[in-house]
Amino acid sequence: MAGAIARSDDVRRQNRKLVLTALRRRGALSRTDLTTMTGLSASTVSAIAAALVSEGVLLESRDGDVGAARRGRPQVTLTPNPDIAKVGVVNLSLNSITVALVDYAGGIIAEQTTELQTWPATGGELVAEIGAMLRRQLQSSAGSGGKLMDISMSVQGVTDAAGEKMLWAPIIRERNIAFGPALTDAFDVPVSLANDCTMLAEALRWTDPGHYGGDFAAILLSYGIGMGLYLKGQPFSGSHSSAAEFGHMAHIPYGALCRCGRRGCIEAYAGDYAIWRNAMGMPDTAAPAFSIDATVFAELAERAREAAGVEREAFHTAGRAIGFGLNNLFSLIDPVPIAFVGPGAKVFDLIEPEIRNAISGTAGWDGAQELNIRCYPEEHPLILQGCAMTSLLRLDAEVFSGGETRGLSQTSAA
Amino acid sequence: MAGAIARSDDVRRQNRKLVLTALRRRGALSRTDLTTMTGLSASTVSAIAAALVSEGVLLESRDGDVGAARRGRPQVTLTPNPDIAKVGVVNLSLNSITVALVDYAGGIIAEQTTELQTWPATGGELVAEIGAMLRRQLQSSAGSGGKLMDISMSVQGVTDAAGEKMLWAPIIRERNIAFGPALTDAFDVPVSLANDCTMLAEALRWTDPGHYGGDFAAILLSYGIGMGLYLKGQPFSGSHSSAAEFGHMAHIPYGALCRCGRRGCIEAYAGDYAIWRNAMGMPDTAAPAFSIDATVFAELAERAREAAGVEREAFHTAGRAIGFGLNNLFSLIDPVPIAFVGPGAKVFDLIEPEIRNAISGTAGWDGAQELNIRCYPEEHPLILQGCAMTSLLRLDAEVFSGGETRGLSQTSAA
DNA sequence: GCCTTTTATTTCGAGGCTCGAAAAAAATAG
DNA sequence: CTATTTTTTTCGAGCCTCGAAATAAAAGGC
Repeated sequence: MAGAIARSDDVRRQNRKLVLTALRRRGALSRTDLTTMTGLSASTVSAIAAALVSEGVLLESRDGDVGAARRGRPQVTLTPNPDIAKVGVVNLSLNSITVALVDYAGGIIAEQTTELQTWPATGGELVAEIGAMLRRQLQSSAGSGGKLMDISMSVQGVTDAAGEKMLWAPIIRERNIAFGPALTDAFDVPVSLANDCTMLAEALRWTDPGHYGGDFAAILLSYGIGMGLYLKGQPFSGSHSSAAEFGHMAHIPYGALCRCGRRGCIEAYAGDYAIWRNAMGMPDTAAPAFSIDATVFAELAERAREAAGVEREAFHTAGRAIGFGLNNLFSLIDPVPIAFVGPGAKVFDLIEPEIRNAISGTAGWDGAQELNIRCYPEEHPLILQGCAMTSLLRLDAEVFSGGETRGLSQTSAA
Repeated sequence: MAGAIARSDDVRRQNRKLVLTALRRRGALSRTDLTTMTGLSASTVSAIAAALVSEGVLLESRDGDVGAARRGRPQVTLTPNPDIAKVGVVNLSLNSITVALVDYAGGIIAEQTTELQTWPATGGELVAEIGAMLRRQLQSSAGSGGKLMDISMSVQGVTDAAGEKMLWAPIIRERNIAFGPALTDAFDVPVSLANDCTMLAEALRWTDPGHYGGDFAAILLSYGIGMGLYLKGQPFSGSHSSAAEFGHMAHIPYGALCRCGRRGCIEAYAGDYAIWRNAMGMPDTAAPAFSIDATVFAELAERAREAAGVEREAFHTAGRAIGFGLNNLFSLIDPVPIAFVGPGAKVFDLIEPEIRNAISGTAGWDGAQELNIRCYPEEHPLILQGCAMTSLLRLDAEVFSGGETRGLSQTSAA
């Protein structure tokens, strides 16, 4: 019975959201630009803009472009008011926590990374550290700008579908850590917790909407193998968890030992520890190494590039696993553009041939599809950007589209 | 950047849709029932109902329940007017075409099945036959009821995402048959073409919304292995094709020969031809048999049940392939309820142990998930019902609600 | 310097929609 | 025949958006 009843309010909300979304994408637009971009009438844009300006969500800047002195009344440029709100951004990766503060216009106010051992840490310790970092940033920027209004946190692990708990992560011993509620308690703002690959995908979609506008997958080849999936422009998540566990699809039944404890997962062939294990000539049932040093991994790649041998073979094995995984993925959701992100993207040349080999013959039923892959070696900036966009878009869509300043009842918050 | 702008119209459309949907689910409701079910105010329901009655979409029946002579003004029951429209239903399976005519209230006006050789048939011949069958049914029911307003057709094969063309099917040599446009030309109504498994899923969702309301998969174990997938209450399809080709996920890299020409697909182990091939002791690279007789297949099952041997082993192999496929599926979309439909559901006892075996250890990250499978041996009634519901719901949502719904639905694209 | 042209934005009334309150309708109970 | 109960409709208020007209603010032309 999926059906929300529609009121006059909803119309206004939807159209305000339209205006705010257009403005966020372009940064600065006049009312006239907004009418053409949104399709709304000039009068409606005028009314909405007036309300948003009076609420302090948008700023008017009268000067406009200096060079373009055209005839007629000059346009007034509207921009998001950076000082109306701040959002917090948190990323938890292997042995590091990054926290940043971003203003409503998307400007970075503060950013800091702390190194610590994540595996033995408890959820409480991590929350405390994150809280301390964020509080420090808030204090040193206390004079300027608005209140903290939203937090987005990403973790290298599996989260629940509600965006509250981290169910499991390869980087921490403890399970079921409720980061969301804990941070909400501490800062009294909405918190959304997500898998880092989802944030990766969000960032890519934001930076290149033309290419990543509809269906696509961002695959993080790093300490583990994760995936962020967008379908029809919406982030995909399962009914219980963040799902999209590309790395733990079965490649070879009863095959190599994976860090998750099962056998034959793609990650058990294509994860950094798996490549290392194979390159060392160890049996594929050997216990996965906890962490592979970046320089060690780079040396492996160098030797693989120089001459044929176990190293090259290990990368080929990885490519084959990924290729078959993509094959399976494409069987289910059709071929989509793929973004490889992280350290694995730096060795794409070594794995690409076997990926293509494994995937040839899939090609979709209309035959016209071809493999579409792009590589992005640096994952951390993208993850942070994805978190920031998640929070900002949430503010746009759910807070500033809702007309808080009016005194009407706010009972219908579902 | 598909920003849907919202107008006052869209509110009305959304709420009319709400009323029609509630009515279709329950068959007959008073205005009072509708206010409680939809959450709309009594005045709004009154206005919408009055409009729908005056348009002839709904019928008022004053009598009501005979036994329940309660105090107060009696409720007037509203029902869909069967005579406001008819929809056509077409199913194309191996060597058979079924065509039916359904009225707006869901009553079956006519139904007919024609046997013919599908493999050598051309698209043109099939369209001609379907057209003739449907035209005959329309003529013999010409006196009563409304015009034909929509057609839903399902095929045992891959369709495009737009619901117009059949890209490929194992039952027909010809490819890229544009059934949709052809039938639209012939009958001048919208036609939606879909994979039969999608229709299966639609029917299941309709008959048991409690169990199949959110995410679930209907898997057809028959001449091939197909899947219809619902995610968050919406039918899933890929960007180009109907996708969800469960049967053609890779089970064993470079493994058994599949009818699709590739190797190692799940279907190449679990399709009826694969089970037969294994039970006969043939090499798994032997060319797939075109069709397996139902009685032959039943005998195989009987022998497998009686004693251990190649037959039983063949079913176990099938179960293992399906189990690993589900495992992969669940890695991507979380564990969901599964419905097995068709002949394979009759031998579920033979394949179940290996399915459970292959899947154990998946269990989701919160550990609480368990395998949830139901079986439905007869696929054809479900497929027809799914087609009928597809057309009727389309009429409800897009025609009798007053045109295309634009904004306001929960899906926001950017 | 003043009037015209051009472009941007606001104002105003019309029309649509939902909602709450009150009225009307249609039955039973006494 | 009147009171009570329940269902449904009517009516006015409040929000929206939209189109047309009015207003605002610049450059151009003479």
